Amino acid sequence: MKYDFKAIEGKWQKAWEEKGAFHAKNDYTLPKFYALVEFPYPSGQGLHVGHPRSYTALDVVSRKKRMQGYNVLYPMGWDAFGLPTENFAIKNKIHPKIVTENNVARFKSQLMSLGLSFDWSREINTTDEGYYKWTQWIFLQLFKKGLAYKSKMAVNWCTSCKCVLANEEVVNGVCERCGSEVVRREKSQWMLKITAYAQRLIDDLQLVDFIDRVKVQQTNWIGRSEGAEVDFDTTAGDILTVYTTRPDTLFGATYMVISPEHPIIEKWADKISNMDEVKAYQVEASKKSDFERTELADKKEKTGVEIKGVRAYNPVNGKEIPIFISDYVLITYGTGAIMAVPAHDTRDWDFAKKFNLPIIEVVAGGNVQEEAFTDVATGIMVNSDFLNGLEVADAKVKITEFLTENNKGHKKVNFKLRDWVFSRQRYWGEPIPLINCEKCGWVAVPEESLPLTLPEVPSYEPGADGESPLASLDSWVKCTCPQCGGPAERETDTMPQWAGSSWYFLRYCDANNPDALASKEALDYWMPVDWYNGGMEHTTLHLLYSRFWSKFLYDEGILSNPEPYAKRTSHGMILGENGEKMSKSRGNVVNPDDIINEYGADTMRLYEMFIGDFEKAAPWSSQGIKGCKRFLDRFSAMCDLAKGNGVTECLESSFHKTIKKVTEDIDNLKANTAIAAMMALINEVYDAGTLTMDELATFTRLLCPFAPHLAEEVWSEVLHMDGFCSLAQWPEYDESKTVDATIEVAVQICGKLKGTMNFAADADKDTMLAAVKADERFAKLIDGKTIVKEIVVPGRLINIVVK
RNA sequence: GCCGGUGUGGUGGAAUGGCAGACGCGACGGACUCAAAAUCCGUUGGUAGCGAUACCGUGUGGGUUCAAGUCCCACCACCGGCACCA
Repeated sequence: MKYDFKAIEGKWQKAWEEKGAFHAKNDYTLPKFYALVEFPYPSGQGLHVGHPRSYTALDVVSRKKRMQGYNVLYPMGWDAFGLPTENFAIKNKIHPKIVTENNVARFKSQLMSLGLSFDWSREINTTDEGYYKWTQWIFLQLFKKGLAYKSKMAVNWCTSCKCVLANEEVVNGVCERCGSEVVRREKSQWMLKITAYAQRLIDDLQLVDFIDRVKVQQTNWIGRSEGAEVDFDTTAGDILTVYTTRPDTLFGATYMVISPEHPIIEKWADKISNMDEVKAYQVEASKKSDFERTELADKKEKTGVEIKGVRAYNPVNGKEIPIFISDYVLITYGTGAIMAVPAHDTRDWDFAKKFNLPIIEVVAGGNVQEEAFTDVATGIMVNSDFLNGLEVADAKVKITEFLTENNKGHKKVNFKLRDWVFSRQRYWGEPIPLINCEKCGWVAVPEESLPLTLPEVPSYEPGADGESPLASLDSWVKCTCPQCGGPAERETDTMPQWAGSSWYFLRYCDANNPDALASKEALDYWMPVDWYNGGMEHTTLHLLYSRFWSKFLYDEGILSNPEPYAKRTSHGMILGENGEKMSKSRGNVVNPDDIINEYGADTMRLYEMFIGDFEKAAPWSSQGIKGCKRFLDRFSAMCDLAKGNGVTECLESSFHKTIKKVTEDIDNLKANTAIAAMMALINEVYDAGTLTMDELATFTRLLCPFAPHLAEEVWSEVLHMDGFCSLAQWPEYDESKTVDATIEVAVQICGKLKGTMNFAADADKDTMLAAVKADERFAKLIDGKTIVKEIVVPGRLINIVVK
């Protein structure tokens, strides 16, 4: 058969679409399989060759599952709110909606041309009113449960763009867009209380099959630590509470440090004798950019000012100790105050050296005048009164009991995870559906009036003071309070891009439902997602946010499972031909359209699956792809060899082995070795010079998930089968026929390979050993020596150890 | 600094503790061709040898084992994440 991929691919893509071949069925009695890939942000650049790696991998899995009889949901959509679209709109004076429509159209036609088996009847777009209605609805449920709150907090402020930046928009302390300095600025922001779910987000990782590095990264990001809060009395009369993971070292606390932003400073203002100095330090700290702070941290150069006029008492021995302010203590973690134990903490040690503060050893084992001794595993307590002689772990327990009994502290768990800053002063996002009333405070927009649609504005640019473009629109801002009917003002901020993607996998279950985010039946049937593949870059943001929202919806009774994804895998990047990351500036970008045009979608798919270990980065090779094209050429040429029915004797076992290998490898995300097995099989067929139509039909079905267009063409035109190959039954193998009748066994003498011998598969140990000893190649190596040990590994090797 | 990961021919990469280098690319030789491309057949880890064969070989150094790319210990290099989180 001639392989005219251009004719074939268009033909079958059209046929699949017309027949709705890949639409998931709404029959909830069937066994289901929900495969999910991260929906793309439809950028102006079009599809990158990296996108199809993930999409094809789960397309292969989905196609195989479909052939195995599962009701498969493999959906696609558009995560279309976001900055680049808005920036393009500002620059070119086009409505972001139009920009989005154009980009989506381009992306969709590119995805279509890859022959991916998406269910396009469930296509979603986060910028559709019918979609973001439910994004807003979920936000309102969070608000009603007290999980959304407005708070003044320090944000990233770009001095040039005059606007607030998200953390991910700050790269190395400068603005990602313009490269200008970013400073901290207090601003009132909507926050989501993800910290309320911190413990469950860690614990429930046990329930899911995520690759290890994802679990580890999430756990580290959430950053649980166990310790104690300790109350220090002060000469000012107030109690100063600290958090520490090392309560055992309390006797070594020789001073305290509080963050420059700590509110108690204001309270003590009239008692502090060097208030000018303290104030000056506070101002300086607030001016420091992230970049400067990190740089100083690297050099471990500590700064600070002693608070004169107020001192603290160590609760275990009543000793009076000084209090400092320093920016190495963060207001956002713990209590914003620490007890400093220079002998056993490197940061405190650096600070103590610089300010000449006493260093008292309380855990033996190091030389604390030379460096901090931080090893908790081996130390024994000293200079610690009733803790002396205890091991660190025991001392922790004992001191915590002591503090609790004496009402001076208690056990405490802390997390590094912060609440989620949820507002953006931007146009192209979901409006936050809240109204501020002087009398009633923040009031939710009534649910029945959702979606709260984005209004038309004269300009998409943020205001001079970093206000959302919506703030300049009086008709938007001025409204009436839904509660009391009095005059009120609308929230003008919009949601971050992460909002729409935090629940999109739920919408696919019932994508066109106007009455709910999805019906309960659909959610109960399809959820959780059986297999979710995506990038490592989303581990601590999207993946964590969407787990949080799912847990909330579970608590609300909307979902029946606390975890949204049963399994999570991650793909490696496709690099440029030179081994570097693909980018315009490096000039190493490969355009998928060009590849499809030159080699066809099937070759493109096959190559992306064959390129290497799926989880690792791999460089593109314009030579390598030719090998995959050659394989498909050889496959279509092989069709001409097929005649008759039944089984070709010399190929039978190879076919069974290949079916087994391909079936197992697809489930284990090892498409590369599955393809290698098929290449090996085709080589064998060519050696044999013949195969039957039945065997060709088997091979065609094996190839179908990888190169579906060619498989359909052979199925229909060579094999004359009815229906789609893509929906045909997946081939099965007979385990007994995957075993060869005779097996080549390695023969070692003293662990060194000396040759091989063939044996019947069921040959017993003694027969094999006798045969080896009778073979003159090995006999001469054994003769005259004592046999120490004989090892026989059935089907693999024989090792005779002699002396 | 802390937490992960990776390291195998010229190259992308295979290898439940059991014949290292499957499969592909490239290279070399041959067939076909007026010629080239394409295709087909063969060879291809290194060193020595005409050869059978021998020795060496999975980042480095040790160890466990009849047997180590794989397990253990120490180190080196690179990649990713976090980073003054008390």
